[in-house]
Amino acid sequence: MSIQLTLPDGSVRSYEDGATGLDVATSIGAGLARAAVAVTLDGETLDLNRPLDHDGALSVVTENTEEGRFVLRHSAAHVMAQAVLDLYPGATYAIGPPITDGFYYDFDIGRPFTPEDLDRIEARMEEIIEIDQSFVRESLSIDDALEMFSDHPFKSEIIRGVDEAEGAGENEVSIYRNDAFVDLCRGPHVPSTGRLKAVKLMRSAGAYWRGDENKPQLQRIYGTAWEDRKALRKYLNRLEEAAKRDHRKLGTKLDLYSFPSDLGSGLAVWHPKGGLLRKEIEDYSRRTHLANGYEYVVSPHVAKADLWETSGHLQFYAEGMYPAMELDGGQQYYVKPMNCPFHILIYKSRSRSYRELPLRLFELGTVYRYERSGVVHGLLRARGFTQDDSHIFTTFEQMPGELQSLLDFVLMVLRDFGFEEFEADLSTRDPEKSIGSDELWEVAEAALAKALETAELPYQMAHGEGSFYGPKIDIHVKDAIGRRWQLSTIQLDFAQPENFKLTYTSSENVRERPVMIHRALLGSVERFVAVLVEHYAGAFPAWLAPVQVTIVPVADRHEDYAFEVAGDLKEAGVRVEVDTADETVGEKIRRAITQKHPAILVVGDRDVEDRTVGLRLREDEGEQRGIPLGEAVARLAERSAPPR
RNA sequence: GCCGGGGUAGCUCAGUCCGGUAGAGCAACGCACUCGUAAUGCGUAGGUCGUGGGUUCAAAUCCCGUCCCCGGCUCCA
Repeated sequence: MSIQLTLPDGSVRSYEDGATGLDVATSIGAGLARAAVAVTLDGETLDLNRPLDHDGALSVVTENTEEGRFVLRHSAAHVMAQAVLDLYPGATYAIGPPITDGFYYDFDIGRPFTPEDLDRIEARMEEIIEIDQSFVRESLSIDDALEMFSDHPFKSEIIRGVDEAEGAGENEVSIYRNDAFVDLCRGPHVPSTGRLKAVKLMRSAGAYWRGDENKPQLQRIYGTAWEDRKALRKYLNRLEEAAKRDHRKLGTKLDLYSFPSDLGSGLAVWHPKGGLLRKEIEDYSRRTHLANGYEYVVSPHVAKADLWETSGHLQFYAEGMYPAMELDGGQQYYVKPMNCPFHILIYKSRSRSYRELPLRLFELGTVYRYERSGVVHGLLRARGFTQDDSHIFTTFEQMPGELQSLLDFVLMVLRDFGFEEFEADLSTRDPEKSIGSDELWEVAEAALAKALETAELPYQMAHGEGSFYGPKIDIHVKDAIGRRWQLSTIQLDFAQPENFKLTYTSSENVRERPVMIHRALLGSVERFVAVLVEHYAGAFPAWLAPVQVTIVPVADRHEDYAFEVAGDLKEAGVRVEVDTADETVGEKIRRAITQKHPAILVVGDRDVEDRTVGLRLREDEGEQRGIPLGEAVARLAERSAPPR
């Protein structure tokens, strides 16, 4: 008997029935066999030593692919659990999956792990890897499995819950054994522990069993595993690079903003340079909205409880709101967590005609949300923030076209700020936490999907992640080092027009209900600044840089000319600083570079005499001398102008 | 909110375990130097050790409360 395997290049090879993935890899090449960690047969991933028992499409999974690293990391998680159970008798273990960039395993040892524990565990793991134990797969009946894991309540729960991702099926479960250690697992694994060449434990943290805060809290250890030491080092460097870009650190270093503890958690103050950056972004936002058919409105920060009652926020969003203020003999007021009810009131301020629609009301609206104390994170997750918020009121018929042009607008804006890659999530109804009929939700979800497909924006479904009033699209950007950030959001809403009984008069002189679209393009100005800081590592494009040009006079006697140059630049609309500190030229250059200023002008004797400047641009290595003043001003003004 | 780790000068950090009235570098300020592309030299000043309470002859250090930050969980623009 033989089996026919189709390889990725289309060739068909014949093998003995029962040949393993390793046999196949070896027959193709020794190098491939060394790099192989698993195979996929008709899409199912299998261990290398698993006998192949049917014809199909086979590909070899190598350790330097994401899929291969998942196998390495899964095996590393087993070795970690093995080490923990060796070192801490009585420990029980829960689940330990591979994740992006690493793996974790959750344990209960009755106390938290200390850094010293992690060192010991890592050392023990090295020993297990050193002796190169084989991973052996077995199948067990449910009863045998329950017997085997009788001391491990979390494992028993997985088996009873038929959690297939963890290897528990309805009739049998699969386990992996290396030496005396056994874990419930679907696999696949590397053939033996010696294949783990670059493993490192990162940190420990508390984590709830099954991610449910009402369930016991376990101790999670995060680790990472790579195909070789070099890949591991590269990953650690990437983490270091990300830490250097941290917007909280750079915010201090570049003097943009701070989070005084006297203010309270999640609240920032903007220093002059950060204020300027913000203003540039806000000005851009207002300009482009006005140029794209939006109307600029303003609303207050607090409103009576009635308004939030009508909008449904008090019913569905109360835990995210600051508590009520009571005044005027019992009247309750709430600080706004969202801008929509205000824009609705503007809509309702008079009767509306179909001729006015779509009506696009835009506001840079500052909202306050009570975020749980453990979740605030710099500007990325604050308790007060300003949304570039708009509510579009359209007829049902206009909605698809409006969504389409809206997506184009979003992408234009994000590209203007230097983002190139986008992905979207389409979030659908959570039946537990939502209002409106099934039919409306279905129509709304379909309209959003259609818009995404037409715009050719890749998207994923996020089932049950919609807002309480409608489904939504969230748009993520990729930054300069490959991280994904959520910025824009587009939310459809059939519920609020109903709640507030919004109408317009149709061409047939009939009262119709409009559809509402909530949308924010930058998301919030705060979050957007944070993402920009991390994307550019503080070196903003010239149009956003708080200081666009630094002028360095070589000696005191050049200061008059330096200020004259600065005057010309200011007149041309350039933000400029003259560094008159009593320091050497080298030191002033260093300061300007450390502060990420996009351009430096140096002026000395020859420049004063010839009316020229020395120019050094951030993106260039050396400097250019003797550039005529007029030419330099024109060039710098052009570089410093916003995209539109 | 939960688990763990923290809060010492404007910034980055040492000192805390084993209580005995605070220390460095950078920044700031002063003086000298007047300099052509990533740190000139010397000097000066700066801290109720997050905050409130307790223990003690004595608290940055030990105990309790509280605020704030960090890493996760959960959640989210």
